[in-house]
Amino acid sequence: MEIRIGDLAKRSGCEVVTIRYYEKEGLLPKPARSGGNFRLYGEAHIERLQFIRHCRSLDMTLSEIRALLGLRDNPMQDCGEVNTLLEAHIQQVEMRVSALLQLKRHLVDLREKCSGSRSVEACGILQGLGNCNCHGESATKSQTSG
Amino acid sequence: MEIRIGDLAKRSGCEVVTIRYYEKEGLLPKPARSGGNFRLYGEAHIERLQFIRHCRSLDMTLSEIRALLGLRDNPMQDCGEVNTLLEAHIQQVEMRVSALLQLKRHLVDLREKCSGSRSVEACGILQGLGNCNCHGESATKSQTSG
DNA sequence: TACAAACCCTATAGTTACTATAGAGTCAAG
DNA sequence: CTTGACTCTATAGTAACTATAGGGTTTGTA
Ligand SMILES: [Zn+2]
Ligand SMILES: [Zn+2]
Ligand SMILES: [Zn+2]
Ligand SMILES: [Zn+2]
Repeated sequence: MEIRIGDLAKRSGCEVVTIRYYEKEGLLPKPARSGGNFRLYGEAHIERLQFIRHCRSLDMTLSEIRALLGLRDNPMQDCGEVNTLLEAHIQQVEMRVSALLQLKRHLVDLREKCSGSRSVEACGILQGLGNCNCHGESATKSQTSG
Repeated sequence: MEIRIGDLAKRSGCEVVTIRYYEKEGLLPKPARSGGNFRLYGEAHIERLQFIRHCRSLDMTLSEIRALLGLRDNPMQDCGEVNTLLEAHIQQVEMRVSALLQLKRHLVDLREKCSGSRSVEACGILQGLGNCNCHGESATKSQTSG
């Protein structure tokens, strides 16, 4: 049961380059190699990669995932840290949602300001973007993910 | 009325390096220089930077902002594009919110799965992260911003 | 006038999680 | 034996900054 990187990619819905990237980042262990130097993966890799992708689909960062994998790798430990990590992640998501909702209210307000005046100079939207002093340092803090 | 970069930073709630970065990116025009080669800013710069920061606080990308500034810079144009741009941005935000809410439901489900079993091996959270095949390619697409 | 603190300058590398590219080797089918 | 699909490594690019190194300028004060 040894598959090549392309098959692993198909099974996990993950690009080939991304798999190599995870290896370089230490999330996936280095696999065996064929005579021609191709990577050869087994069951354990498949499962681990699915775990990683699942976590990514939940918008966890690689470092959060690294931490979870680390816990998973010594199964005798107490699982309290898993809970802590998950809880923290949920809170981040909640904060991000509420920031975005506030931001959306603001955008919708702004949209109302263009009464179809039709010249950029008179456009209430651009004026609104210049005038309003609603914000101290409130840019949404978001992560990159793909 | 010429101020230095540090004062501009204070007025706009924006870091000095970020101002220099905006200049390099062509969002802020190159300012005059003092004898000692310090940047000297005037009213127009202050207003323009506030505009930029306001847009950033609404999570617009620099390229969206560049487009808005471009429109603002020829005031005789029709403002239809401003509306289009804003509308598109609002939709992005909405999509991001609904993706995050779905993701949060998933995370909360997961949280329930740890019945306090206390050993990582038996933890329902980690198992849930391994088993579940809820997702094809559903990672939240988000932007970076600060 | 001398010195230090606070400010400013440029250039370069690092961040996150990838994506894209170049240039080359491997393998199976025809 | 050649074509095509696949794989390899190494490097650069993405977005919007942040951090660092190594210097110059201004300001206050002793
Ligand atoms: Zn308008
Ligand atoms: Zn505002
Ligand atoms: Zn548990
Ligand atoms: Zn799932």
